[in-house]
Amino acid sequence: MAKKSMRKISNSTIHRLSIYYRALLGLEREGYETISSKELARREKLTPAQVRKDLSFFGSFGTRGLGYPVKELKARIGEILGLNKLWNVAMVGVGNIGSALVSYKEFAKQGFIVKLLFDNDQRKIGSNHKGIIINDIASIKQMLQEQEIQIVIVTVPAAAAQKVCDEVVEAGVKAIMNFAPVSLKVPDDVVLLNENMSIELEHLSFSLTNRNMVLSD
Amino acid sequence: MAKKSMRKISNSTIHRLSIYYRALLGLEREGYETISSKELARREKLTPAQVRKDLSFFGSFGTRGLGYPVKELKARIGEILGLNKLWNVAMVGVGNIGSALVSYKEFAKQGFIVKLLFDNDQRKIGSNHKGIIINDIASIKQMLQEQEIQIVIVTVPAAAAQKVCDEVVEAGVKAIMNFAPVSLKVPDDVVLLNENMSIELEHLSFSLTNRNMVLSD
DNA sequence: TGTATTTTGTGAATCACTTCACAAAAGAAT
DNA sequence: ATTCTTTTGTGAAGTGATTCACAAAATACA
Repeated sequence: MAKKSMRKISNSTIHRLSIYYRALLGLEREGYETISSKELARREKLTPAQVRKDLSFFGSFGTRGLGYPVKELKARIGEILGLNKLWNVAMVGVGNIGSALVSYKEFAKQGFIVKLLFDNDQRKIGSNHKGIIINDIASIKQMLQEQEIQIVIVTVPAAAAQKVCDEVVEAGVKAIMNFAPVSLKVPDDVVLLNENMSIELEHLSFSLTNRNMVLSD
Repeated sequence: MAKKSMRKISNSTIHRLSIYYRALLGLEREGYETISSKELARREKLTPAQVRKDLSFFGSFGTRGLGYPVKELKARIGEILGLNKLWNVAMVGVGNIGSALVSYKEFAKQGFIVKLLFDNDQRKIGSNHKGIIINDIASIKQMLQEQEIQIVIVTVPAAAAQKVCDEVVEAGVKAIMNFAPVSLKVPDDVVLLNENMSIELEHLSFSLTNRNMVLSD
């Protein structure tokens, strides 16, 4: 799978690949056969050079004078992002957010299949939530392994998050998405992604509070 | 409010301010009076130099040889982030995610008050959702203005998002948090924050798919 | 009081990311 | 066929963010 000389790919580039992927889905629907870096950049408010640099990391699929073939490019980016695979996902904590994510249609569309739910609330355990039984968190390690879960989404309260995280890591899971507002410690070989909505809102709050400053020197 | 020579503050710095703020809340609870950049960095997996650089943008509140006073620093960062104010928030789209966010306790704690809900589903309009009446999206412009809403959270389907966004902008709102998986166009003076969970999950998917490559040259 | 230790605050150096700019390749037009 | 136009792919330049490294300031302790 390795490509050419292989420099480090930045997180921003990976993030933009997802953006390109979505744009290409739209372009395909609109009937485009090819798309230039210029037009793709315009639509996503980026620069053409950046689009080309990003794509060039993974080889050269463009045609000079014409642009990129929409279908092929979409397929290739999907492959790079691992969207051609199915991923087994478990969710720990079936509260407001966890519950909402279970029914989030976009996830299933991209190949993220929620296979297991866990909670520690005796009233929830055993009950059926949108077709999935809620399991006792006590059995998490065994079940994650049995069902070959690759990604775990943590939506438990902050105080419980590190303990859950440790158990998940112990079960051998290598990718965790954390919604708890606390910074978790994981070994180097585990990918941890923090999704903290308060932090994002605080960014808005900062921007509104400091609309004047922000620049100059 | 302007501070000293005032260089540009990067988004990463603002993001880390939120992280420091949370860490300081914890430190205060644990009874710390002061904290060094070294220890703060260790806890949040950053470097001491970065902590000091970030904080130095806003003045110097540390004491050499001792560190930063926890209480004061927390208060100061809160002020910088605008957390001492209350923000009026409206939410458009009361589906799975919108509904979950309404009851997300963290928001209220940080001073984000959900004042209005909107939807276009006749079955939902007029009903009471967790103590808040759901309004017809048709009346959005007027109501946003009447209630002096400063922040709008958009959780409608992708296809409807740009239209909603335009109306919100027209109502004079300057901060939008978008959960729809589509890139919205807003004027320069409006802060737009995209919170796209599929993109985040795709990042995990990428990492799992490409654990080997990632570096060297 | 003096010396050793800690830790800040910050220019300078380094590293990372983005944009520029242009040769090369392909298509379109005449 | 030849010329003109478009657009890629990519080194080089430029910009921005992080880390280094050290003087200065404060404490701790003898």
